[in-house]
Amino acid sequence: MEKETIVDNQHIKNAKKIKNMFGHIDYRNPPELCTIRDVLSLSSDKWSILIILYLGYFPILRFNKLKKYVYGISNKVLSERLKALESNGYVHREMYPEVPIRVEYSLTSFGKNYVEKLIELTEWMQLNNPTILANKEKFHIK
Amino acid sequence: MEKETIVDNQHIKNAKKIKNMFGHIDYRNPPELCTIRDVLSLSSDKWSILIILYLGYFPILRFNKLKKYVYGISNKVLSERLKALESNGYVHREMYPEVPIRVEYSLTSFGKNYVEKLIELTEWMQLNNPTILANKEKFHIK
DNA sequence: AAGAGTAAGTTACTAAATGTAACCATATGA
DNA sequence: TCATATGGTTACATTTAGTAACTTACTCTT
Repeated sequence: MEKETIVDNQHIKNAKKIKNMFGHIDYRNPPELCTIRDVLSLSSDKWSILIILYLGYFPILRFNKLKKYVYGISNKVLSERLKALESNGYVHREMYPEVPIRVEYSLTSFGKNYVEKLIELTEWMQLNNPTILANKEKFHIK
Repeated sequence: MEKETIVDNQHIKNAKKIKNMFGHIDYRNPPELCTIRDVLSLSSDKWSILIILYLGYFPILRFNKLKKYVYGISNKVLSERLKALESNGYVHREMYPEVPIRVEYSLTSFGKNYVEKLIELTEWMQLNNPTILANKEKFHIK
């Protein structure tokens, strides 16, 4: 039964962390008090994480080049996402009033910090991609 | 200049990891080849991560109880998200044909594995929440 | 036996997010 | 004069997500 004890201990440790993150595990409390929901909302769109990762790779990118890398995004949405990322402190926007105008986007130190964490998560995803694909197969064939 | 070298080295390390994740940093290649986009699509919605975290806290939850914890989600969306999470191998669904029917949701071992990584990221978010809030303030006041 | 309750969803409808494509200012080079 | 370039914006169409009422199949109460 040693193994189960280890598994249980792991779960208890995780549960503690999760509880701490939510502030409470109690659905009678209002979710406005839950910071995690607020923070997660940044990454809960189709493009923001891709933008941050590309800026993590290229320290400075201009609008149109970023658009090419984040393949498939439209001007409108890229513009919106960059504004949101800027106003949340992940991205820095530097404008040079040349002709044609030049605008450079880069990560703030906070954004770089975030990239570190993001890389850990996405590396795990990549490592487990075969498992994920296998899981999908199972369900589509059955 | 020692510090800058350290920063540079850090960036080179990260850039290497990001390149590896994308498979390539080249916008002329089709994004279908990019596994990260595919995998990210799971977490790029408003609810999936919350569902996984609550299942990380409570090892087994039934539909309506999960709905109460993931405060604000509708039946339809919870149902959809659970199907998606199940078909991607994160969540296990066990149905007991009693009356009324009982359905229990829990994380698979793969899902538990994912929770570990998720906790690291969300802990970082919580730790940095003051910074995030300060960033937002700056922009809304200016 | 009629009516209320229960769990786990569906369904039809509405609202919000996203995508498309044309447009703008300002200037340069052919 | 016309095409090109940058960094967007705007009006409109489409897709995705959210809401609230409904369903099934059975039990328990009156």
